[in-house]
Amino acid sequence: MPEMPEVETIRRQLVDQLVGATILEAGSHPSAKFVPAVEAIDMRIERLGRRGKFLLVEVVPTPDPHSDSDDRPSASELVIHLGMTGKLSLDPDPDLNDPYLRAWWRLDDGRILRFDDVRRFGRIRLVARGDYSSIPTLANAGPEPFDPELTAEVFWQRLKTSRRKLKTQLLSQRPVAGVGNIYADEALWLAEINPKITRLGLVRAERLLDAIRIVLEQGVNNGGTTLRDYRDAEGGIGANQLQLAAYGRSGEPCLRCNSVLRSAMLDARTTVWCPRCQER
DNA sequence: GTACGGCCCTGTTAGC
DNA sequence: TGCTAACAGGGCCGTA
Repeated sequence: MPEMPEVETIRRQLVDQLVGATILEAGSHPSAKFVPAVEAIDMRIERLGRRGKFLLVEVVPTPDPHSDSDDRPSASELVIHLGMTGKLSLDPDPDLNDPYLRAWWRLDDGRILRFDDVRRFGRIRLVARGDYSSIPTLANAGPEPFDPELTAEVFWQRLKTSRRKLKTQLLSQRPVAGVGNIYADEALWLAEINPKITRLGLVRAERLLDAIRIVLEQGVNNGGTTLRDYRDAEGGIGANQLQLAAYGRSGEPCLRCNSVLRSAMLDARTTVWCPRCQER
């Protein structure tokens, strides 16, 4: 389940290989989630960015040799969300009949950028650069976690706009972008804050923001968290699953106080916390 | 604005 | 051994 550290790992692995390449051909699974992949044919990749869990592939149409117009073509963005089981990789000779291949783009050097996604929770859109109005989560996403303008005060103010449960807010991407179920549980555990509270003061907000940055940075440094499906762009697995203190450890002792970790469904997501050091 | 349920998806695992 | 049900969950939508 790729969250910010996993998507960033993939972005870093692909950026130098993709920027400057032109997409000559593309194909997709018939689902509307993936069909927009083919809209990027005859476009050159200018940038590979990321917002939260979304990969942003900035593309521009290749110049028409028969046109004498000097107008600079407008840029678009191929917005890719990996969902639960999405994988992006470069393959020199893929089997296009692979049952889990959902989209592919043939580049001008012959290689193919492939998007595999067993459970089809991923999605692809082509939008005008910066226009995310058709992607609500992206349009409403909060600042990047390491954006220096995201101060504790800003984070606190963003949390104060809602009275939903704290973890629900984190998963909404609105207070800060890129946090999913795993890193939310880890950050709340590290900050010693109960996931179900509906309001918190500036001091605890600051502690939570610090914890989010620590667990995300650790995730990036470890190349992501591989529980089952996640693979990076080179097919490798992450190492962060060895560092988890809360996620997936329900029933096991808290690494801080030795109490038995609890779990419950919150927003249809499994949530694990320590009933003692994350007391409400 | 919020809570909640349901949908999309399929491999894995537990239980019988 | 083989079958069935439960489970995993990000984003989005409809309803109350």
